[in-house]
Amino acid sequence: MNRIAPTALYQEVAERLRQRIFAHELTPGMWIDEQALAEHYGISRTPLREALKVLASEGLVELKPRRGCYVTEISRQDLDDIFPLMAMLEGRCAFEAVKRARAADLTVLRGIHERLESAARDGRIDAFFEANQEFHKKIQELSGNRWLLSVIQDLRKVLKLSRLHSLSLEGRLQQSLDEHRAIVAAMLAGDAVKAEKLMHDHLLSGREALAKMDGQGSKAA
Amino acid sequence: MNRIAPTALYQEVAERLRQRIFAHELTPGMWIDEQALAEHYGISRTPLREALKVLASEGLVELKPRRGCYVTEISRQDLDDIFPLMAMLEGRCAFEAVKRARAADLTVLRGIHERLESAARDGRIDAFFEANQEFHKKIQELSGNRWLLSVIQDLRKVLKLSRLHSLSLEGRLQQSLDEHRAIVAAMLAGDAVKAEKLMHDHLLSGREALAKMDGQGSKAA
DNA sequence: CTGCATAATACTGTATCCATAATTATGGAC
DNA sequence: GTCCATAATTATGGATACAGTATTATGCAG
Repeated sequence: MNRIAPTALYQEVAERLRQRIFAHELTPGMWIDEQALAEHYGISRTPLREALKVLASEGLVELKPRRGCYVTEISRQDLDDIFPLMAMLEGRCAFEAVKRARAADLTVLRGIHERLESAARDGRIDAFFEANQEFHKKIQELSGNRWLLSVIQDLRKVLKLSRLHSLSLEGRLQQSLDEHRAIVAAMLAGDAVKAEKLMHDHLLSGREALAKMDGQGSKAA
Repeated sequence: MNRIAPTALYQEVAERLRQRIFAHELTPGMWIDEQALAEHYGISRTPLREALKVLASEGLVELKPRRGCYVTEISRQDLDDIFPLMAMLEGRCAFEAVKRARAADLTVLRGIHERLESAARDGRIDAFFEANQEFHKKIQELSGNRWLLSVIQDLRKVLKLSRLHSLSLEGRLQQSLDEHRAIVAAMLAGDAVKAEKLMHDHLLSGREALAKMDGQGSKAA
């Protein structure tokens, strides 16, 4: 385990657990066996427990006193609450991004969008996913508001708890692409208000797609 | 130390540290001496360290690997970033609150506002502070969006790091009261859009008062 | 056979201990 | 007298040990 960065062990563990939670390897509601995990990673329970405290703060797990740690279950109500919130926040990002973006920034953004286009053309889902993430992230960064970014990313982590969330994009790849095109166009045109609204609706559109899948989905989450 | 709730030690410690940070007993930039604190509370370093992990996730302290724990310093830029964000979020709360509030809710809200009025009349700053907090909290709860509430409260914790923040209200007690009156009026009238805007501006107004004080303030925070 | 009481087990929460890295103190050279 | 190198000290990060509480298992009564 070659340590490049002097990052603490509990942080590495937290990151690994996050990935396992996002990958639904640790499913919502599942109990987390501290000593089994510690043994598995070859570490003691101390840094593992510290990592769990962090994940609990992020809302990914729930710590029940004297009862252990459980992966958070997210309800349909939670999704209904979070998506409009995200729509508002990411909309604001788009608005601010337009206001602050310089030519070079827009070029970079267009480049990311191009990768999205090509991934869609070739039907490369994974690449599409990644470019999509990067696109949104870039706009958040362009907003220049560190706290806005932080809030959004915290909420996104919670959304990732939902299995449906990751599946929803597949079903509406083309629609998502169209929406992205419109957003890019508005941003290039320097129309902040329009970019905000388009981004806002883009998020809500994702929420709707998810609601449709919910019919045949197993549970609320 | 009579334990009513079966809350873990690290949580109690975290709460105590929070209060000490908000009271500026632990000032921004200050190094936190783990073993001195542990000794002071009569506990071991283990739960204390877990508490610090939680506070770090909340942004109240910064954990520098191998260098210890420091109380977060908040910059003027941070305030500039957070206030508009809070304005947007609390504005949305007010909007949703109007949409969802029932008669009984509005009565409670009016009761809280009355306490604000009387506290202002008698010049009881502390009571004013408390009623003010409660007023905002109540509206957030009325929004019915658990995540919106959570995000706002997280950000408010960070704002509390700033000494100016708590002082700013004193200087504009009357103005703040007027703004509250207008908000209550809009809510009672069922005008969600107006309530949203008034709440939004109320927050920004707080930010401006703070900016004015910044001139004679010691540092950015 | 079912339901409850009690005992055994297992896990959480806290304390203690140790290793390693960072900081400070000390001494020598220029 | 100042600056750098090295040693001593101190603090952090992690592992291990222990106490107390839930949970499960077992046995007995009905």
